Amino acid sequence: MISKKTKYGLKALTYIARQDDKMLPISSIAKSENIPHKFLESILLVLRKSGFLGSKKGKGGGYYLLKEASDIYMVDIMRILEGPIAPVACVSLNYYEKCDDCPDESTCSLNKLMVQVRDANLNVFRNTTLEDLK
Amino acid sequence: MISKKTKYGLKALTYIARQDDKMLPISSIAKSENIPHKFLESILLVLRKSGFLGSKKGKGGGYYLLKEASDIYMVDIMRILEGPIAPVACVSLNYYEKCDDCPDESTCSLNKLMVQVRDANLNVFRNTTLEDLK
DNA sequence: CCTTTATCCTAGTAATCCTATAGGATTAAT
DNA sequence: ATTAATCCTATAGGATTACTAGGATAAAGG
Repeated sequence: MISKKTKYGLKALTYIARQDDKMLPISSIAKSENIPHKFLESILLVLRKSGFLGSKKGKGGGYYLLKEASDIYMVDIMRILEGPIAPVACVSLNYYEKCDDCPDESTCSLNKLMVQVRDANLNVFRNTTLEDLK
Repeated sequence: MISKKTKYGLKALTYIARQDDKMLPISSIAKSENIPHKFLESILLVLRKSGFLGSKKGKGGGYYLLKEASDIYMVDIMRILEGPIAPVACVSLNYYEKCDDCPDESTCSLNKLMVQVRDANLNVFRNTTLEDLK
């Protein structure tokens, strides 16, 4: 199950993508998408710092997409908002970590299944862009 | 990412499936798979109550599979140990819940993607049995 | 210049979930 | 009896999640 942070982030990005190139303040996104204002603020901050959004301060300011929606891949958004795509860290491509209970990955009974799950999810997220959510 | 409970549960089931029809006490599973004894105990209790395992008390007792490994599907185990397969409750087949922020599922921008993710995972879990992990 | 309307940023907090353990009751074999 | 198991409820403590507070900073417009 994904976190609300991820869900809100995706909804916000989609909302921004739908209003073509208009600058959108947090308040209007929050209102339209039923997201708590301050929580959304913290999420958009993350998305800006990771290069998905640009922003402008002050009156008339807000957030906007830095790239075409069709160039923004779900896999990249998910990794920023949710973290690893993989179901266990020991098969993660971007967030690899060794299991402390498992002496040998190559003989681990779960390894193959976990890789399959990872790849099934990767397949979806790599083949979907923000454009597809519009 | 799956919980340790799920991971330990899967490892334990696989371990049990590998020793053909022998009765296995918690202690030997815990030792072989590096799982904390008491934690494993609580997990096996769940797996017994949900019909995957049988048990026998007292000296010489332990746990054993109630069905052939090839008749135990990942999808069923995952639902018991981890909960919903779906990434959001509003597209869950077995744990459905309405989103409080979303006024209408049929027009929700995330719905299609979430269904795709759910189905990708279901596809893996429905086509894998405990036998495949042996 | 001042007011208004924004984002920026660091902290902090309350609630929930996860991981794991305690400890006694029950059951069965020897 | 003794020993070795599961059974079962409760709960501690830590991590994570879902927010919120509050002020700093910036820009537009009268």
